[in-house]
Amino acid sequence: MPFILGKFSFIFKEFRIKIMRYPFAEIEPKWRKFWEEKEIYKTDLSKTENKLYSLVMFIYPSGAKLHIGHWYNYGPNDSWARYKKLKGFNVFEPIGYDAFGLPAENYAIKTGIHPYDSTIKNIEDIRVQLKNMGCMYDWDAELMTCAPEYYKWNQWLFLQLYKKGFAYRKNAPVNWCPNDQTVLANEQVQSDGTCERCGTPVIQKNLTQWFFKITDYAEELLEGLDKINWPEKTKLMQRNWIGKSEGAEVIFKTDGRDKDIKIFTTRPDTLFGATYMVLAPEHPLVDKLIMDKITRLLTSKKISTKIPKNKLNELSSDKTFKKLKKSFEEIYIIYLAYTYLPLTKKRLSIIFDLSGESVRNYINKIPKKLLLELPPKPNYMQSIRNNWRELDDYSYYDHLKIKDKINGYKTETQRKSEIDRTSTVKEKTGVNTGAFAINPVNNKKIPIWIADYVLMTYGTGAIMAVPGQDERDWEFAEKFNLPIIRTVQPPENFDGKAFLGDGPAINSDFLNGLNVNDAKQKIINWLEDKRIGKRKINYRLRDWLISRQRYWGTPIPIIHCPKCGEVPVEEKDLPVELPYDVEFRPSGESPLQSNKDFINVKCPKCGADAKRDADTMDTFVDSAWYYFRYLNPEINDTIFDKKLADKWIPVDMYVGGAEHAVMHLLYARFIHKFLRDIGQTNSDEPFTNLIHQGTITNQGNKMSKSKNNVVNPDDFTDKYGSDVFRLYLMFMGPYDLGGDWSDKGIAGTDRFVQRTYELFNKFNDASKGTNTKSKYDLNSLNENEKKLYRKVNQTIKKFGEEIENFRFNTAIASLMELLNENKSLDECSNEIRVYILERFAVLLSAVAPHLAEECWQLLGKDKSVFENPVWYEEDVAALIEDKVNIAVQINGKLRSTIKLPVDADQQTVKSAVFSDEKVLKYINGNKVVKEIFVKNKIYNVVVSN
RNA sequence: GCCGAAGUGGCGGAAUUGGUAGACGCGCUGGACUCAAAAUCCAGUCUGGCUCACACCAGGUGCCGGUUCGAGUCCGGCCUUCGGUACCA
Repeated sequence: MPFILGKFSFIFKEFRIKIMRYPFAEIEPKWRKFWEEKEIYKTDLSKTENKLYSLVMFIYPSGAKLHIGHWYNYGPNDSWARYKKLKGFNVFEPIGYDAFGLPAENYAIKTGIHPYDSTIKNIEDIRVQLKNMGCMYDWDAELMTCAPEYYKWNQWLFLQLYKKGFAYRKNAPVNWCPNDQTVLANEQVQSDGTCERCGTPVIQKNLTQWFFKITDYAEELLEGLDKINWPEKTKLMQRNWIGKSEGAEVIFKTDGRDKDIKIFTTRPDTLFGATYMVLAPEHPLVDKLIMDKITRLLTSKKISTKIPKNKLNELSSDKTFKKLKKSFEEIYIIYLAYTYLPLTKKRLSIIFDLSGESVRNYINKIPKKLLLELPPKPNYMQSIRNNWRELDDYSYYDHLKIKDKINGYKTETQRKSEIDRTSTVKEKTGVNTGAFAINPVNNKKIPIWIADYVLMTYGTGAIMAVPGQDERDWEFAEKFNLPIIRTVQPPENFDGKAFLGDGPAINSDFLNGLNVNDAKQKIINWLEDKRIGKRKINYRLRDWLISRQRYWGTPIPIIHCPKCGEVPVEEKDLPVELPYDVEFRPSGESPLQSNKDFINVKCPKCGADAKRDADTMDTFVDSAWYYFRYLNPEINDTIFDKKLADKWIPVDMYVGGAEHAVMHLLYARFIHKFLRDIGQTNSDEPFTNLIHQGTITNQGNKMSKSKNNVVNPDDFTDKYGSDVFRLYLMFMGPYDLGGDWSDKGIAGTDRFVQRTYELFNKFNDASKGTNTKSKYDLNSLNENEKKLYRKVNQTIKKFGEEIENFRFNTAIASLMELLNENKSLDECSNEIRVYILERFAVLLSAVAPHLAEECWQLLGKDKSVFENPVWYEEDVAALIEDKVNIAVQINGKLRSTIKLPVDADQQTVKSAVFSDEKVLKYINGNKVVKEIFVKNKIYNVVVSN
């Protein structure tokens, strides 16, 4: 067993023990084997008293093995969990693999190795690494998301969402990566507009996509944050992401038309300052407003007034008219213009936007019989003729120009990525539509513009612009010479542009003098009275886009039938298995399209030839509920074991990277609440406590395979063993701060381990036949014993508090201090020595489990630490020292320290202070003005001359 | 731009409610052991001044100012770095 290094000349009996290094390569596997054989980490889930579910974010096997970041996540968290186990908790600590996703597929595209094969192989390698870490994982609970037994339940979940209307399809502009040939979520597009995974610039593309309706839970997701113990930073990020804002919806009438424009504003109090309106370029009203302008010039009077109301309704609802996709009014004008006016077909087609279709064809589709019943009256025709002349002179061309301009601007906007479009540094752009709206508070006409700074995806896609109180509007108004009216009085010294602060309302009629909040309330009530507006809450949160045009994911359990439309796969037919044979190289369409056996199915409803949905789900669906599944990954007739879940969920401690602060952690909360609402779970939130480990960088850069700067943990575990490596990672600094990787200090933790091992070797079998008491009377101990007895008890207290709060660096420092003091163990009785060593070993077992088990055994214990977890509570009496150092200050400056019995009263301290030479030097000749005494801490004398 | 976090020796980092700044570790310097090296052990290590030395004195926690007997910690104003976010009406 002794392990001899170096040359033969070192083989001396005495020397042997002294230089024997800690043989981690023998001892670590020995204990891992022991733990596994004794099934120490198999959690008895039926025992729920003192239950503790300790979870780490499962592994995303991205083609690479474990890196330092994984170790930094998992090692310290396991130490916390071990500490809890020692304290008597029934700890459940599972691990698994988030095995679907892009990296495996990208790897396949590059190498030709099938994602399934590479993932399975990779998991096998990772499992070996994980086992070598020596965490308390319950391997019976291991799961991987790419197994049909798992993703079947993603599909089940999808169907439940679908049934409730929470899964739906819509056509939406999405981020498209031309390189990966896939849709990206907003969160996957980096700030410079490139793809998170490959760095290619992202473009916009319209596709029909599946969404989960997370927005229905917006309010609850927001409120729930108050009930969970998460880092404030993370909660704030979620709050911002949800982006609740309170305000009002206000209806603006358009000038001379029936079209109303609905806007959302958080500042209804500034309505009097609305000097123009802006619509998002994609706003459906944009086209109508331009058309209206032209048709209005064609006919100065409303045609509808010429036609009896009942007739108009009848005609408008006629099927043939509906097919023509224009209003009856417009059709009638086209008909009249074509029939009675000398207009060329081309002109008409431009005016009425009949792209590609000749006007004659169009006219032919109009059921003349109906129209002929409504012959235009002569004077009406005259009015059209007059207007047409006017139109022909100038306006017609102007408006065609505007229409071109607007259409040009619209295409330009579509081409821009979301990032370009919303970049705040960019100068404002926009086009005047020539149409006007009426400000409802003062009936003033205000121009309607379109501009890309207004987004169709937020609010109503239209705003009232109040340049006086909004920076963006101010900037826009300045550029396009639009009027600016202040409606809040800025303070006198205000020299900025838009004023966003509070102040009395001005230029606002009945609101004048009110502060912002009061004005808001008053105007909202006014709007509600007049039925032209109402109180409204808006959220920034958008629905969760879950479809991916990718292979390596969960197939969406929907069949598209030409007759029945979308048909959900029946639950009994789940899982829809992901076929092995596909062409996963990018082709622009979903790879699953290439497997005809998969794609072609019979419609479950009518039996007709139908096609499966070829998209797969976002992997965030997999990770949104996996913590339920761990409790019983084998269960096959339900998504998870509800009985166990009701007792074990919520997760007590969840540890993972801050990069998941919004997406994963918000989606998981959403799915949890949904599962609750369909009766699957009884809790509101998935994770009670959350902690983020910091990021370990390499020379200031994030470690990544592409940068080729990944530090391999195996290099260190091979050289020092996994305990030393774990200790070092924990000792580096505050856990949530992370830091730049450097192996400079690892020698320090290695030395600590060596010296600890040496110490226990020196007192081999010390506990055999020795029984220690749980407490000793300090007076019965000699000076040296007393010192160590105090130290060990103080360490127990300190160490516990630090580990409890994930402050591993200071916890380990306290153990190092204890070890340093233990140099004088020789001068203790064996009983006290054992008392100290057994406590030291137990503390150590949380942070260096292999080593501690070995030390515990060396001490002569029969059962291993984790076989029979113990925790020694500190002896409170030993925490207090006999004597304390009291700092003596003169005018707040330290001048001396004096050692006095603990809790000495002011009189005692004072007399000591005033007999201290160093102090007297400063006091002599000066007047003592004041004396401040803090028990056991300081004595401060304030003097003046 | 906005939101958040952090700036402490040569380095990683410690410092209860404001109460002896620099715990613990690395590195470095000197010494012991050794033929020598490695390993290990012992001592020292914030900066400057003065001293043979012990001691002592002055300064010191990103910068400027304030509150206080006393500020790394609290307040006001900046600077830098790192995260998050990107016109959300």
